Amino acid sequence: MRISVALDVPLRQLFDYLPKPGEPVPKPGSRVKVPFGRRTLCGVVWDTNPSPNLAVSQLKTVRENIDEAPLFHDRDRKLIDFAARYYHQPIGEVVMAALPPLLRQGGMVDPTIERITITAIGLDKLAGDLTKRAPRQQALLEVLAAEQQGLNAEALQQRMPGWRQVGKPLIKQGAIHSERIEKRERWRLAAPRSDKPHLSDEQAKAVEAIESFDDGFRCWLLDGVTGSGKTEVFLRLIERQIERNQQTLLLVPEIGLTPQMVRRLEARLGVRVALLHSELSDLDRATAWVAAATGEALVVVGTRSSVFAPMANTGLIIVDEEHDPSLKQHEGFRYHARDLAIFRAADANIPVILGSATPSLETLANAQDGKYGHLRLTQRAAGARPPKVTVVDTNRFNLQDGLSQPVITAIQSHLDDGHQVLIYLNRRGYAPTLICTDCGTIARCQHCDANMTVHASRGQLQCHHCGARRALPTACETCHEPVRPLGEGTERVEQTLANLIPEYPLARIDSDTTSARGAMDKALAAAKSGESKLLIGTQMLAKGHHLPDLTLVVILNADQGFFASDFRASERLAQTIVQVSGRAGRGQRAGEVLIQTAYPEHRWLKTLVNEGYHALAATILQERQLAGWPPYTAIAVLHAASKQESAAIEFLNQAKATLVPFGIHALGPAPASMLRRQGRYRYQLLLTADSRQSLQSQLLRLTDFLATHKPPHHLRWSLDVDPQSEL
DNA sequence: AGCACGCCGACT
DNA sequence: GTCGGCGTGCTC
Repeated sequence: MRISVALDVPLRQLFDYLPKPGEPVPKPGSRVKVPFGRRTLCGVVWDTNPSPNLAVSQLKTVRENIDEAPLFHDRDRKLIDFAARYYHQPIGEVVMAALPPLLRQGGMVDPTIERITITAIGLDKLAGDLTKRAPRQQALLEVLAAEQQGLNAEALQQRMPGWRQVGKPLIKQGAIHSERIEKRERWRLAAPRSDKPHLSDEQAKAVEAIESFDDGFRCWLLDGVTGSGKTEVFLRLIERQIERNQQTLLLVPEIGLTPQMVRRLEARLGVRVALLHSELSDLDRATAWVAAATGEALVVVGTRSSVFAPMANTGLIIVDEEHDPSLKQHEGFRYHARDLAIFRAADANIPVILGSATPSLETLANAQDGKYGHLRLTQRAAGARPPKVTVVDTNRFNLQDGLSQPVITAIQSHLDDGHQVLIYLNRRGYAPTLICTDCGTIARCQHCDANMTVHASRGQLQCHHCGARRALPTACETCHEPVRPLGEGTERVEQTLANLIPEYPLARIDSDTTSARGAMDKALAAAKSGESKLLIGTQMLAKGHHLPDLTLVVILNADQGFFASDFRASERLAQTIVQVSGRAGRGQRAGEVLIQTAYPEHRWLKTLVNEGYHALAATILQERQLAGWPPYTAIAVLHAASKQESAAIEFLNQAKATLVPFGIHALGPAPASMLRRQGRYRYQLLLTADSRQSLQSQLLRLTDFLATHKPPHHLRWSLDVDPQSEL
């Protein structure tokens, strides 16, 4: 008898062990501690009785069985196996990505809780009045006497810090009693809200279509303009799952998950939501994860990695904002949560719903082919009108720190009318460049092929690609003449507007102002309450937040997106513009959107503004078909980075040579869009195939080759299947 | 990835 | 004389 164990090492294989004698053989999906080289690792049993590839004498023995019951069900392991195979990632690394951090190193979620109660002896003692001799004991007994069920140690600690000192003699005397009892989380709350909003015809049709489809797996695209009430459709479907006692998995983008949103869900659904995202404490995350696995939590809401959360009894999967780039991990294990969610739903034979106002072109193509059910919500909720979009040509106006006069006038007027204004600028810091007024030298990063960004408030130059920082120079480093910041970031726009329109409270929301825990929620709360009138922000402000007083959205330098070499640039730009615009006028008053650009005639922009997202999407899809890009081809990128430029190129050439050019095309090695980053030269090989199958078979050749012909240690390589950026 | 082993340069 | 630089090899 032997077992195969998945370990957190970058090796594409399982490791076989002999089970611990005298103990039951651990089941697949449960954790064990095993000797590995000179260390002891925590791993997950993946298989029992694998076909032997080593002699028994070469096997080591399991040190310790951790879990009695498996953490992963068979279906969960199937998903992980699929992900490891599809993305060509070592199985152990995929397993670890699926586990919450607390459980990775062998930790446990304690299912018990310490409960303190007062005994009959204690009550007698209390009656005897200890106020003079032992006032602290008296106080403790009084607190406990007031609680019929006793108190949890944690709650007691809050009421009476340091109670343990006082309690010790009382426990000895038998006056109070401490015991560990089974923790019983309340996953069902009070009755759900009954005052549900009335469904529009389109919403009702969408709910009806999904509910009446009774054939198990089906992928649905819920394609609804901002404010059309996609969330209400989700809520109705989740309610139905709760009635059936089945679980729902809801995947959301990183930034859309706010405590307010969770509270709203809980109040409406009458169940506690198991939350899974990285800002949570390790214990909270692991507790929610276990509640999902056992089936106690009927609604599981989480970011990307929760697509792996084991669930006992899933009835529905929803991917909200399915176009959002944060659903694809672009470092280490590069998986796409939306695509894995679809695999998962197919395997469990349940529906999966992809929601977006700006569906990804992959999803749109699938919907058009009839592979997905396509449900459209074209009307905004009662009363709300689509925003009026105007393009402001910066060539026709003098700019004041990047702001044109029409933009400034519009901001002033909307604020004077008592509304809120959002300025979107996807560039943090004060200015993207620092230039010498005399010789024109631009401050560069020493480790990357990139300019340093000016951060005026911190008096620093920062590289946004490797994190390098240095003090803001007062003079040019080469000719000692004065330097000046060139271009605008959020910090500069904030400063300019604070001077120009000082009478309204202003808030800048970007990763510099919201890095502290909870700062983001605070800023959002101030925005939602209407306390902040003028909001300046990056990406994070563009997503899903409902700001009822907001009537004007200004998009500064949309131009950035026009010149990226990436074939997804047009799609991304359109999604961003539409998503940001969607923040305007979600209340009763019609919204206004100003797009400030030096290229008002750009065809992407014209199509988007005049004909809308779906028209632009259709033309981009045609171009993709002609050019042989996804979704009409399957692509993967092999990245290589090394301090020695030639090593990276040489490595990719070797990799290229192992491929059989049959149904697949290799382009490169080509320098990455930023050749040097963090001191390493980066090259890439682009693989384009006419089908996923031919791509996969070649990738298998590639990884087999790399496993046997190990590249030099200093060379870092990675494989990105279905890459979303950096092409 | 760790963690060892191993073979060459400046130091208490 | 040794401490430690990081190249290379192995992990059931």
